[in-house]
Amino acid sequence: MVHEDIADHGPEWRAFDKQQRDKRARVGPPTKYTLPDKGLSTIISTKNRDSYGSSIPTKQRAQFYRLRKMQKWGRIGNSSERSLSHAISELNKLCSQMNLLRNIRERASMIYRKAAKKNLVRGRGVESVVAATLYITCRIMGLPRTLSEISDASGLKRKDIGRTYRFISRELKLRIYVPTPLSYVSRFCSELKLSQKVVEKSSDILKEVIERKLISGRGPVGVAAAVIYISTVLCDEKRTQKQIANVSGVTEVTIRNRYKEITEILDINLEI
DNA sequence: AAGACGAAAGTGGTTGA
DNA sequence: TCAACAACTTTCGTCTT
Repeated sequence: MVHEDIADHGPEWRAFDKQQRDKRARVGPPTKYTLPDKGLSTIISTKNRDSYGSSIPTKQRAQFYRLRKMQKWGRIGNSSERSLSHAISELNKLCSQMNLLRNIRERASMIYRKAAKKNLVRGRGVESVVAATLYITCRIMGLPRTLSEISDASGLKRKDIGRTYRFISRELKLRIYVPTPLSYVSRFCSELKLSQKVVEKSSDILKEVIERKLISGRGPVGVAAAVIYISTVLCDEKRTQKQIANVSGVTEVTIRNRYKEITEILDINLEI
């Protein structure tokens, strides 16, 4: 979609609603894609000036306010298109904040459109659905982020994102595989500034753990965190349970429980 | 003082009658 | 529809380094 706003040389987000102006003014470059604006050229300024720059009498201001309001509606057609442009900008913000690749962002926006077309956004909030589609996309693409990570980046509650994600994936009948703990290991390790040795150690232990079952029913994130904890001790690059809890988004208690089980079954001794 | 430990109670989703 | 259930979290007192 081409943005051809000839008459207006101001910042391109100017004429949208106040919420967007606040958000866009604070962070990130102006959005370049998908403004569902058909190129309407005459803009009613938000300044109370006429075309000569002189002030407009108070009496007429109310009238102009109404005009602006009407134009806002007319400019972008209908409410679903307006909320789509909002959604796309939220998505871009989230993705750049989380350093996600372009192809993930594009897949996510496709899924969002599908959801919007099926009226799944209504009553759930654009931000929440954006976060959920991003969560879904990352998993589909085999680069899962945790709900905690998306929660941190978006400022939404993990619970809500999870709820929305379940709803969306059910309604769109998306096949989403359960991530293996391995898909978290290298990312967590690099966030903890651990060496490649620890990554490899973690992979080895994970292989054992998976072979001998008994991670069934356990959350993959907790297992990954526990295995990393074990590996840091074995490789003499120890991190505290708290540090690992912070990057993985599970609690220290969960790490303890998992790593106790694993060390017992695999007969690993962490003492010296 | 910080890390690790584990008990106990709470939360929210899943499952099966 | 609802109660039982499993996984995980929160909280907190205690032990270890």
